Amino acid sequence: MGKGLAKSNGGALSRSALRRQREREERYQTILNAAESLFVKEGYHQTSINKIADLAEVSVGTVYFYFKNKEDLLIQLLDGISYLFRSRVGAEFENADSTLEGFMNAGHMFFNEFCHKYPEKVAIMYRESIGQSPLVDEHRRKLHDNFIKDISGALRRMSENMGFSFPSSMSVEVIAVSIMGIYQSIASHYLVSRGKFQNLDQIGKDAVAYLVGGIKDMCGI
Amino acid sequence: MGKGLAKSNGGALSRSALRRQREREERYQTILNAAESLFVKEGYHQTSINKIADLAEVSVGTVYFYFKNKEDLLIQLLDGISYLFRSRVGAEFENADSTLEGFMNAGHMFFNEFCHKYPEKVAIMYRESIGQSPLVDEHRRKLHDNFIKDISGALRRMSENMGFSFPSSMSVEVIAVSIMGIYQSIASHYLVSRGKFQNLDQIGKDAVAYLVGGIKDMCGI
Amino acid sequence: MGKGLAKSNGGALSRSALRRQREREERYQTILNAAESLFVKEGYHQTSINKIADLAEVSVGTVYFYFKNKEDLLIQLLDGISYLFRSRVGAEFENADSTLEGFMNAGHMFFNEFCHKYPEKVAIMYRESIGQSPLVDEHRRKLHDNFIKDISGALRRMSENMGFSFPSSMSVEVIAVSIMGIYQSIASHYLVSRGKFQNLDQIGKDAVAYLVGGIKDMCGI
Amino acid sequence: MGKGLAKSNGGALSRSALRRQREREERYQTILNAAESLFVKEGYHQTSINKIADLAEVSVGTVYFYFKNKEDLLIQLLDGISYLFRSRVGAEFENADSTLEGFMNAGHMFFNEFCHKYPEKVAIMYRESIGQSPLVDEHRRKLHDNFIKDISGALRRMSENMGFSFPSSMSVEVIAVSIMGIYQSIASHYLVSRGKFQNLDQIGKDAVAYLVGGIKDMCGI
DNA sequence: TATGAATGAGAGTTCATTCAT
DNA sequence: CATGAATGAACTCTCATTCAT
Repeated sequence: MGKGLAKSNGGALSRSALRRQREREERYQTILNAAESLFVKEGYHQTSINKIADLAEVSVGTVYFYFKNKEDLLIQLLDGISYLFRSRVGAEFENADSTLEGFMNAGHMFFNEFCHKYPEKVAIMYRESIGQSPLVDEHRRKLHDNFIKDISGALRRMSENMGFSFPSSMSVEVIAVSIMGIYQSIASHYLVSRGKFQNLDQIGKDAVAYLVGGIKDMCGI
Repeated sequence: MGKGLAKSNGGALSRSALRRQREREERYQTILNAAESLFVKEGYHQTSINKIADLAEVSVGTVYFYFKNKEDLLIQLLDGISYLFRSRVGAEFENADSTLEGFMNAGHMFFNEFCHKYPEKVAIMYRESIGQSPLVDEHRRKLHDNFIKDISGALRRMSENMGFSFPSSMSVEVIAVSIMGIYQSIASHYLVSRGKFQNLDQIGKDAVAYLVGGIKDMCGI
Repeated sequence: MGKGLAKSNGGALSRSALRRQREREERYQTILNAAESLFVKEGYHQTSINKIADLAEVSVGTVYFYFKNKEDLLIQLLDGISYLFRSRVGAEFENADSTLEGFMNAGHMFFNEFCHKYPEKVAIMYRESIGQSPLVDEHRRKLHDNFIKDISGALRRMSENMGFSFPSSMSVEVIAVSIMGIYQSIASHYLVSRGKFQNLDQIGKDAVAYLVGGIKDMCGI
Repeated sequence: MGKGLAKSNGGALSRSALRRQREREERYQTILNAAESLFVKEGYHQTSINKIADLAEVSVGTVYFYFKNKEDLLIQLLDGISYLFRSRVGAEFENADSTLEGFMNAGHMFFNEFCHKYPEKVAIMYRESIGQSPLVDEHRRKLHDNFIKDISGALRRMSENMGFSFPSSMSVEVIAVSIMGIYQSIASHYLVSRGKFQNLDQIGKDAVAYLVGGIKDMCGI
């Protein structure tokens, strides 16, 4: 997205200006990628700006040209992940309306696609971005809350269409938070801290079965 | 516990020796308590040994007499929490054998007792101890794995006594990990990052209903 | 003045060349003005070239095209102020020859005109240019020394015309330095550090009365 | 004074505790002296904490153990100078009451004693502490204002005892500010920027004659 | 045992300056 | 001429850890 470099660009750009802009966005991504892999490999606090600059093959000053500070690096990373996560996983809840299928598709999407494709982003989401600073917390919470809204929406639509109601006014949110917790716990337990990729398909299936089971039981299907 | 100061103490102790030992253990706890509240309030990395010493009203040197280093403080804290958590919450799974009641009691114990009584320990468990260092991770995993064993045991005993079997060989563990995730997510969402104590009872009830529902559905009750 | 861009320009210039030269001088002044206001508002060291370029709406490179370096900006500023100060205030000593009137006119000129019109230049002269670098010091000294010569000249002419002599060979210079000090102290105290414009007229009058009084007493008028 | 290290010390101290305290105060002074001479020789901004630590033969950390930050170093210096200046020079105004003698003694004290003995402190007062930061400015202003009060007091007492009044309500303060300016200008011109010690006695005499002359003229003596 | 002054490596960050386009 | 991305040295400041007393 190149958030930090957004330039209102109403008119056309010359060829060289276009090239420079493309290079700028590449640099931005290169640095962000370097930060991502180092944060995951060594931990946020153990990663110095110097190391990031080295890996990205730029100078320290260049890192600070593209990012406000170290915290900003983590936040941009998190925001990018947030966008990706919701457009891949969260979107599944909307596609398959008013049935349990959405929950199964989303789970499949997360465990069998997202975790395989972006294990580092999962690690950022569920480990490196926790408890680092108030501002990071805020952005993390935003990601969290949005995803919870995705799930809650699906649950509400289901209950309306299928004509059943949840035990308490908070049930919907609580279930959504619980499902998010299942995602996190499974991913952290098997992927992040053990790097166990092999059975993730079966594990994902079991987890989805369990989390869907809870819904089924609650709505009396 | 005075773990770090374990002294083989076969014989009897004189009165003054007893007093000194008592004082040592008090000091140990005072320091640990200071560390706990600062870690929670300011974050592990933002808390310096000097601040801990100040709050505990001892010198920096004294902190290093009782604890190997800063990491050790977090580990001792985590181990203490681990012990407390398992003897309060994990134990519930064993008390009410072979029925779903254990899961409900444990949930109640966690949300309505533990979270209320030890919100700081919950914050250490679910926020401050994440992604700080390999050694801390190891101890955290131990706590995690033990609790998962507690849940898994209960699940297995249930399946044996009630004569049903889980879909896959991993199901039991996956469900256990999922339940742990629900605990963490609910506690983090409502308690740690929002400090919302008021509805925690209802929230806990809903969460337990959901997690138990998943089990019921799976074993066909 | 375009000092830094002095071009031997014996012949006539084409119309477009004239326009370009005019634009160059405008740019030069725009940058200098931006530097002046930022130096005064934020302090010399706290002002970066980037900020100056931003305010002047040019690029960093352009600043370096017109000025050798950051120090040069301050020096050009100081030299401009020096010229202005001497042609407005210093000149008054020459206009009203051989009487005390020159001292009064000059004081009036400084406190009631110069300080009101150019408070930022006063701040540069009496605050920002102090103790920044040897080269800046040198230019500052030049301004100082020239103004002292203006005053000394007036004093000497007075003593000759009115037939009295000063106690010691250094008296003239000492008085000149003292008068300069009075200007600086009054301007700094009321204008630079307090922004008190309101009573500056009365204050100026009192200050002039005092500094003229000293001369009167010394030459026995 | 050891301001930064003030410890309430009601009871008696053991011999070793006394020695440690003495050592602490010595260290504090050593660092402050190193800072003073470097600030004067190289300028505040050109002096790095590393250089100060080197000259004081301590580590960087030790500098930060005794002083909050670099700014604090300058402020402590300034406050010490303030105390010294007022107790040596400012006090003279009180000793010789209600005559012009106080002004002469104070001038003599400043030019012939203070400047000779503490040329570095003069440089800090009149050069290095100008325009460095709002906080430093504030402390500088305090020194300034207090000294102006010393002079104003003497002027007021004189006018009361000798039965004359000043032209305007601001005259007293304006004269005081002017005298401060004469001190500063003379000291800066001859001492700080030229290091000219030789004729300082005569220069001081002339300056005092001039500043006293202004008072005499104003009060009609 | 307890103290707290001392250490110094290492962190994040800034910014004057350059130079290819 | 103008641009602005890139540089990297240098800076201030922190803090876990040690050790003489």
